Amino acid sequence: MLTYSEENYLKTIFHLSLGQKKGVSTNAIAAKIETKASSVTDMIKKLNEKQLIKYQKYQGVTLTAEGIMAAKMIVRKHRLWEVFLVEKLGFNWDEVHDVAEELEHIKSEKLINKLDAFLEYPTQDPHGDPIPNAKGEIKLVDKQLLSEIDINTKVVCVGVKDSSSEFLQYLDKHKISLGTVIEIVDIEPFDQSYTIGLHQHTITITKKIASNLYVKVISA
Amino acid sequence: MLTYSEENYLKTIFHLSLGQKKGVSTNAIAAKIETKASSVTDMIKKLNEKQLIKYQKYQGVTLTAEGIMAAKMIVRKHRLWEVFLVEKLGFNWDEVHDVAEELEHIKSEKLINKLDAFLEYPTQDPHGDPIPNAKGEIKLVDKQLLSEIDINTKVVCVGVKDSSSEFLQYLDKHKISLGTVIEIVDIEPFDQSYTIGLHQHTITITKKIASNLYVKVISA
DNA sequence: ATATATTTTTAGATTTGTCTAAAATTTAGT
DNA sequence: ACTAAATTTTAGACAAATCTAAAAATATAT
Repeated sequence: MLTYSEENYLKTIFHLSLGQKKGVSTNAIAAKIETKASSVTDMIKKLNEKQLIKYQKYQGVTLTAEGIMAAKMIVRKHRLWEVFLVEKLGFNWDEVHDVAEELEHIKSEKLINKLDAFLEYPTQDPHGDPIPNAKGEIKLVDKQLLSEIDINTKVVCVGVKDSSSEFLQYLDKHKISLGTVIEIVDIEPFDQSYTIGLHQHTITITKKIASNLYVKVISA
Repeated sequence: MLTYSEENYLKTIFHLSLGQKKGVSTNAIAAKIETKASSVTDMIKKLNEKQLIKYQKYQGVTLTAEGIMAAKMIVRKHRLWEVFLVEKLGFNWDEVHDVAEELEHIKSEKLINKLDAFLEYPTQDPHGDPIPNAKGEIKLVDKQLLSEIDINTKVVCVGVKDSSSEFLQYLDKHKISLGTVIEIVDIEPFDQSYTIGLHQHTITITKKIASNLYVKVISA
């Protein structure tokens, strides 16, 4: 049985290892969990003992198969609860993260599988992130960052890279949500700001915004 | 902010104090929480510091107004989650207690009030126990133990005193649930066993069973 | 290549909640 | 009322998870 804290470390290592091939560094984990590197080293030793990660001093960590599955189950729970909060309880997509951080630690396989059925087996959470199924399988969706798309292309918004409430509220303010069709009207060479066409209006967004929006091309 | 453990103590003291006028004893708390009396004393000191209970050495504890409200909010959460598990996720009433014990500690007032609305403001949980509203008000329902009812009376089952899965499964086996009409056909003087009429059949139950079923009289 | 900077680990301390064993207090029996 | 029994508290220890400060290892820069 994993503790609350062990689960958080596994989840964090899982997320960090997606972006890279090498082991995840102590400092990277510490930054994400907002704790000290020395605390991370302590926990790394525990997870290593439990065979959930592979660890060599000073060389970072990687998850074992067992560790990956445990991490996926936590991610599964987190994202299913997010769907529940938005779809059933009427939370906005910028309000669900912190509550889901708590709910993801509830220990009951039956609960999570019944919740999954109740929600009709969603494959994505409210931010467009994939939900692992009960076997840990993740259905990857074809998506690109808006910042990688050429001018005069029509795309649909399918996810966000940054799911902080600040960014999500920015999107709300500009009426951008999952499913919103976006047309890239212009890209300013000087600062790479994007002028994009939405339903009724046209707005200009910074490179930073474009680098945090996942889209799928509809037509060139 | 209360810890998980502090919340469990408050809830336990709340439940134990309902049955009596005097302060709740250390041993009673220890028995319910399944811990040692010395651990209880330690926690009592913390809760006293936080002004959630009134405490005098060797004299047991009583909750302060603030402590009562905190306890009621935990009970509220526990029972609302139980309703959710049964009504929405299809759990049986004997399966929900342990999961609700975890869910009751999720910290979000918004969550619990939205859950309350989603469930359409239930006033009772799956075992017939009252659910405190957002203000902490509890709607007491008129009920008696089946063991207190006279012969030749028709009653309806409205709750259970013991909500252990063993007892609930016994009731399931005999097709007794909330709303079941029960007619007291006979009471054996020797062992106070009850012969009761249900929908189609008649069964005999022990005094112990009758002492754990809450009913409401329909007619004499 | 070597000095410097950064990262990581170790050592030792702290907090929370628990425990055992012993001491203090209260309760109950005669 | 006095003694025995039960309850409650205290004292000291421990495990989990964290921290600070210092030491060790690795990475970087010229």
